[in-house]
Amino acid sequence: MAKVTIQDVAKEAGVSITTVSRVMNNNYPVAEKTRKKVEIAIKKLAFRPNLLARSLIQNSTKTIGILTPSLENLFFSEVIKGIDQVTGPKGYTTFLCHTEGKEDKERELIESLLNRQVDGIIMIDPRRENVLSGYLEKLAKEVPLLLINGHSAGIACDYVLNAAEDGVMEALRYFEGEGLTKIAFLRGKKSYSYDIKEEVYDHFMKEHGYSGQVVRIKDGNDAHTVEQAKEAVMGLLDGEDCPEAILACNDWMAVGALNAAKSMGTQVPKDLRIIGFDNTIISQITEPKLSTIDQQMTKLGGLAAKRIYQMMTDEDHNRQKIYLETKLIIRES
Amino acid sequence: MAKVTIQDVAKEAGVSITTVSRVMNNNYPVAEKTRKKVEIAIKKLAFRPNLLARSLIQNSTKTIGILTPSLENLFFSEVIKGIDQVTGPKGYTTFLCHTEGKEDKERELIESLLNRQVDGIIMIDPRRENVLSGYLEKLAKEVPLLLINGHSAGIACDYVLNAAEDGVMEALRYFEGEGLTKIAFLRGKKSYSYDIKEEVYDHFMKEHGYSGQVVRIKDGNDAHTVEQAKEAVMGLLDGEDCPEAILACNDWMAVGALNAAKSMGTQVPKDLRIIGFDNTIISQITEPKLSTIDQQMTKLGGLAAKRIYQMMTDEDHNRQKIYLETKLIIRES
DNA sequence: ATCAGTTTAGAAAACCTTTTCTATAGAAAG
DNA sequence: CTTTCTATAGAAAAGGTTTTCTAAACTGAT
Repeated sequence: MAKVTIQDVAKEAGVSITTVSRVMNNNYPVAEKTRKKVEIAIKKLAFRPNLLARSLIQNSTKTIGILTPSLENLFFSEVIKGIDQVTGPKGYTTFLCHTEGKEDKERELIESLLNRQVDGIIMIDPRRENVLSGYLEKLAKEVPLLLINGHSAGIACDYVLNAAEDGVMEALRYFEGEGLTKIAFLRGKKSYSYDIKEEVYDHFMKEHGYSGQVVRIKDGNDAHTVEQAKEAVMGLLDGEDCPEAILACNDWMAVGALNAAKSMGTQVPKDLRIIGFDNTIISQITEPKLSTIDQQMTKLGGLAAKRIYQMMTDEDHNRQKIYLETKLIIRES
Repeated sequence: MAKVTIQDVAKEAGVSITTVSRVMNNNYPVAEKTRKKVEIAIKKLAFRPNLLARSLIQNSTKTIGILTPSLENLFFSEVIKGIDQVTGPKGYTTFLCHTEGKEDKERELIESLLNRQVDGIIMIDPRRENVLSGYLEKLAKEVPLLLINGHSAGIACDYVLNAAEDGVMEALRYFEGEGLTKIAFLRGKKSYSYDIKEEVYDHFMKEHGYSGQVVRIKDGNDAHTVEQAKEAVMGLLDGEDCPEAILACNDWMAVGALNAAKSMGTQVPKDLRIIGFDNTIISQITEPKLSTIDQQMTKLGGLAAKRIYQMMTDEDHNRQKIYLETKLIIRES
């Protein structure tokens, strides 16, 4: 049962392949009678146009490559959903690739996507090494490239990013307003956005003369992360410099802190306040419910998709950096 | 800066495109001297072979389409990761599509994937309507099609599935062994696997003469699901037929049950036992940690990938149905 | 020096479309 | 009854590869 091609349809309908193509794409006048014949033939043979051939000639595949470090964090799922909601209706299909946060894998996947002639590439949290080495900057000249949360003022490229800095500031000011100044910062090891957040935190604490402490948790799969965060925070709560408040770089870590407090009998929010980051579903199902900083991830993905669509369809484009506001959500922690 | 093609490389190296192709694919003897020339030209021009053209002629795109209802449930992320770990090294790239659990969207996406000439399609939790209507059965004749957890003894097709039935049995027997017979079953509305699980539950309860009750939660995004499960379970705990144990169809629902117990002051596990399903990360970070039924999701994905690879590469194949064991994990609930 | 056999290279067809350019038929206008 | 225009249809080129088939050049044996 060989595949049915436009040839077969043409023969069946007794017309040329040109005419069949025109009926399908509706981009050239075709007599009503002819059109009917062709449509009947298409239906009869269940013809399915080969998009490869079309892409080859039109020099556009209507595909977008998405690179994400992982799928485990719901942050990424939300972003991807946001992208999809915009690109799907426009007829784009997406290649989703996980880099596992590895520099070489990231490059390898990008090369593969280029060979596949994607019309654009969206990267979520790109690896620092590939940014610094100039690899991405060169890439941006070859193909529409959009970085989501690629916090790197340096390179010429398009961005959509959370104003995570503002989010951190808002959280810290909130704590301050509540009279809390012994604030610890809980972060993962390797990530641009964590670096940025820490910088802002440091700056704020120094400026106000508060003594802070930064705890670094080794990145891993999320259950481990939570476990480690819990242990680290238990250490903190047990120590002499016991903080009154904790700002975590994501919701998983915040859950770890929450669990630590429970284990130690520390009351949240009475004796310890906790604010997470991302407003993932997780933060809505803990008891007490986690306060967190909403990053509007779905919207972020949507913005990214709209921007890359512009880049793929408009000829000239100036580089843009689009910031999305964060929002402090105070729940019960 | 037009794209560099095999033509350009051939000219640069002073050979024919045939020779360039042979050097790239290493599938025909080429004199060492010639090879060097070509390799230098390739590097100099940064030639990137157009996979569309290759796919067109070889009638294989080395792509796989994955359909999933959503990304929100970590169950799906894990499965996808499992698939990826197997297909990636074999040179396959995946189109990931979310159906949002909608019948028509599912069909639409499948058509699009077929137009894109995917070599195979993996569906996670396919829509019941598309199974019943015979759509999928017809599809399976056109393209290698593998269903993950498409519990539908009926249609001729390849499957990889959790022996969810056994999981339910194991959990129920466990409860029974603990002397608990007032067991409620907490489930979402629309899903094959939930149906299967409920059937097994019903059968068990009837057979032993225990009085059970099934609670149906409207499927939604997961935070809502948790909230609704919580409310439903609060109603249950408050009622006269208050259960001693709850089996939930997934971990989210189990969290809802856990939260309900906390709200009502019911002690877990002392006064109420809860077992979830899936062993997602969620179940490892609650307090108390959730007992659950592990479905080995990553492994499931890996099995699926291996099987579809067979289907895509071997000529003849008999339909297979591969079951993967579940495992009851007793933690603290 | 001739012949057969072995390496190596290239020309051209093929894959399935879209698109440009040309051609035909019929209608309208003179 | 020509001529011009319009509406419609088809032939052929193009897109970038792979692959088959043919050809050339060299090797070694007679």
